Amino acid sequence: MQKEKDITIYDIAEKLNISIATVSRALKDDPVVSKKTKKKIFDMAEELGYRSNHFARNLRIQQTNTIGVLVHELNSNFITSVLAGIEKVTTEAGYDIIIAHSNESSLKEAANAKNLFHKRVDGLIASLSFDTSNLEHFKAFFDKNIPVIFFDRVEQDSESTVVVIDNAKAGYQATQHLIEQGCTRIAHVTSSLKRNVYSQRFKGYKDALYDHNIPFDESLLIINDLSEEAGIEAARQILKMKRLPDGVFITNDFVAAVCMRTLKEHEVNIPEDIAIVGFNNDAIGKLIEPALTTIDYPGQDMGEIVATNLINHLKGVSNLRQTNTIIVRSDLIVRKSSVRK
Amino acid sequence: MQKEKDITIYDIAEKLNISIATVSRALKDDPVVSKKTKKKIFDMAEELGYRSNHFARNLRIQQTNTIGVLVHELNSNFITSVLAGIEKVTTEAGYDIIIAHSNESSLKEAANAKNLFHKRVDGLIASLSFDTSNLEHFKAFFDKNIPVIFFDRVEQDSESTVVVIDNAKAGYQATQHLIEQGCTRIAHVTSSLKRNVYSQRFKGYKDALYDHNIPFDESLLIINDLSEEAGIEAARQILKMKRLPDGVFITNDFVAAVCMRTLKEHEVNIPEDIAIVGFNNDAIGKLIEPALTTIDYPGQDMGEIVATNLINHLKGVSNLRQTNTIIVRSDLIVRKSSVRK
DNA sequence: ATGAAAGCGCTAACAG
DNA sequence: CTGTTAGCGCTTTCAT
Repeated sequence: MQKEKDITIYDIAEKLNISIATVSRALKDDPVVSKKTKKKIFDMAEELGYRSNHFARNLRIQQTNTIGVLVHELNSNFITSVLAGIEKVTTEAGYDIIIAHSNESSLKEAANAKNLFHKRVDGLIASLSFDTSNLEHFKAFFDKNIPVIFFDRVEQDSESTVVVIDNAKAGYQATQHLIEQGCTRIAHVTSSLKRNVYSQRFKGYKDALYDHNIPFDESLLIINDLSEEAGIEAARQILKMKRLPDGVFITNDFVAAVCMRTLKEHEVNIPEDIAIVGFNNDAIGKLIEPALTTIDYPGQDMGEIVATNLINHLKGVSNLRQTNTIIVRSDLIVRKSSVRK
Repeated sequence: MQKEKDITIYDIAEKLNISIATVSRALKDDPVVSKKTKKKIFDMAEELGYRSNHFARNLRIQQTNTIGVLVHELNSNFITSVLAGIEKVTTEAGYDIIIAHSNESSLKEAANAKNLFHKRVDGLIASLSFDTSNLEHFKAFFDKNIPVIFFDRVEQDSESTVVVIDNAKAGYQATQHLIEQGCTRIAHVTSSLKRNVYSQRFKGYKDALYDHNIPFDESLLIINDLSEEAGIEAARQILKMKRLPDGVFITNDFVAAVCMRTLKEHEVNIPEDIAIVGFNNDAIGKLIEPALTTIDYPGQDMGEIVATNLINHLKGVSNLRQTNTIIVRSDLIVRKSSVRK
């Protein structure tokens, strides 16, 4: 267990008989140091296996060049694309990122936020967990003026900058598409309406119905979480309805896939009996049968936009307080699960 | 952008007219400090909004209480379960973790390793990326005696401790199962045989064939990466064979799902014409049709085992150099894609 | 172009 | 039970 002693700039300075100040300068390529001594120093650092001490450095300069990323889950296409976008931008800008995931628990989210706060990230990017209902646990960041940007899963009426898609519009499109396919009795399977994404999609659903003179029927609204069980349960509830719906708009591809499977097990033909539209454009949608119509979310773009905005703010190029909401485009992707004409 | 000045133990000490040493002790709940002063200190810390400075602390005590986790991807059931297992154990033991993913690029893996090294993690847990062919980029860890444990994707002949399933056995089981279903011409779709998991599964495949007197036919071996394109291409190659195989063992569920879809599009009946076995037990396997027979990997257990071993080593309870290879159980899960009897 | 020295916030002897 | 003090390794002002 005993580790070898670490090499410091003192060791390099001593070996070369120069001051630590010069070594420090040379190591960050300060033009004030002569080419010759710089080379000597680099060579010696290499030879000795020197690694700079982040802690000493951060302690001294009081910033970490690190951005925290707080997400509610890890295993979805969408989130990994967002992460890829964030990484692309942060890497180019010379920032490190620390990824923490809350596994859809607001408790864990709070713990992670605290942890990232203590790790002194320069800024935070977050997508709220399923059951987070307030921003209390980000207060420390706000108080210390550490910038926080939320994406996708956000708190609607907060003061913070948020990057989202137009969920209401997407919900409207999805529903309208079903109506255009001849559906008149459209169920809606979704999650907690306290969470912006779901409430907005629900709004879009209702608006589309209204605009096409279809009365909203509360008994067609099914709310649950995003588990496999939820998909099965949704199918059961649909099957129990006195009159079967002829279309279902489900706000999550995985739940849609599970629900579809269960419906099919009960001899329901898709899309003939029931047309289905999902949400997210997960890989799964192209593999199940029939392939799932869904809403595509540009994860990578969203990640890049979020990161770019945060970094610009950090660098003082722009100010986040000016831009409050950034809306990213989203598209309906039509596949077989909903096409009846 | 200007942040408020941070509160330090000096501020607390000054306000309370006591020494910083006492404050420091109280803050880590040292029993030597009287209850009364402790309370005063906690209250004042709270009031002032004190947060301890990790950097100063780490700089001083020369360890971070942080474990680095380096994985090749994020969006698979398997990896997220492993992560859950690791988190469970590390949280209980009071360690932080930093997750970095290499996105199947050995270049990125090397960069991440370097970064974690500079962040001075106390130990490292890693699963190698697809094209990593040596452990050169972990040398810094080995040299400094920082423990590294590999899981799943490992380098076979390294000196390091590894936690794996018995891939050869699993490959044998999968193949044997196909043989038992009456298959006699079994194709094998897999990835780079340089990577332990694939070479071992391939070995199991060949051994099973041999034991059942089926000669190994090189033309039935298809090697590619793990992309969607790879699945489609595999199906194309299969369809082009002069004599169609009657069974396929594919070492990845996603690729298997894509391959199956393509085969079905070409009027191949599964499992009647071709029986299929995948690997990993991803969620997708239960949603496609027919449901996919696969090998289940206990991700969570694996994560817990890896983390427990690393932490025990770190605490000096055990020594990693003694345990070289830990094998975790895996099981064949039979579903419709392979059942012909 | 280089060096001396102060100090970032914290912990841990050591001394009382 | 509490205080004094010496660093941990680095950056940066101020001299030279």
